[in-house]
Amino acid sequence: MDELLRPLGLTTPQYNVLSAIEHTPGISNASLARGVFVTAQSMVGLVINLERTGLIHRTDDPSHGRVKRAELTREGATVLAKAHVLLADVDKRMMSGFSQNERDDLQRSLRTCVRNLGDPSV
Amino acid sequence: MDELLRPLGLTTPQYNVLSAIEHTPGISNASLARGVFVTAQSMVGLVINLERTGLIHRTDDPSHGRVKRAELTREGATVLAKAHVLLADVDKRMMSGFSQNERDDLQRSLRTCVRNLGDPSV
DNA sequence: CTTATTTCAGAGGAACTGAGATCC
DNA sequence: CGGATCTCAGTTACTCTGAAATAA
Repeated sequence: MDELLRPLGLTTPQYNVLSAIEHTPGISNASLARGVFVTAQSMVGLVINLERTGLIHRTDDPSHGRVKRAELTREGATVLAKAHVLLADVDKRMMSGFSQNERDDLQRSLRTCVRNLGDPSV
Repeated sequence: MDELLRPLGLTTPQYNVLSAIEHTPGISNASLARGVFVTAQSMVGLVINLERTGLIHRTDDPSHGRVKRAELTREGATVLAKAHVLLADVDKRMMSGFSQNERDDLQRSLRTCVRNLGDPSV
């Protein structure tokens, strides 16, 4: 992922953050941090970099004085779309030769692994 | 892995390097770098930290003037053994509920994935 | 001469702990 | 007051590129 994303100027953690914002526009810094299992302080650094490069912007939440809502900029959405395509190509290569049944079995097994490790959200 | 290894004073990259040295005692810096897909310059930093904390030591290779042979110290082997145990516990938790057939299928599928991505060594 | 190995120097992104301010 | 959120300050480990010295 690092190798593929570098030409786009993205790191793997940045890709994960952008994907989380895409999934939940207006997400708070604290929620982003919990979602990728880092501290809120670490997330601040990531978010600052993404704001500086213009891929996201943040606005004050009108109903919660302290919360900042993160959203993708036009450019952020464009870059993220390119990243998705690059990574999908790798997925396709990685899964070549698998039957549909084998794909399903693998996905189900991995999902069970993640649940066993304590994440109920998958 | 980060969370589990931190109490031992190890990072995940450091664990990987120690494991590689355990697997191939006397391995060179360049080989270590290739094995975990980082540059030789990055590996220098890792090795310096592991030497500083006394987990590895390096000696000149008698037959190749420029090569440095890395080996675990007594303490390095002890710490690594503890790390293996901690990580094995996680593996056990992650795989709970899997039948032997399901384990075998999962391992075979993942091995195929890695080969598909270009690593012939698995 | 070419290639491989090691290493220094400089840079950047990412993670942590500690501490504090703000808001509900 | 308690709990959640955001952020600053400082530190550390990791990784990169560029450059260079040494050895096979």
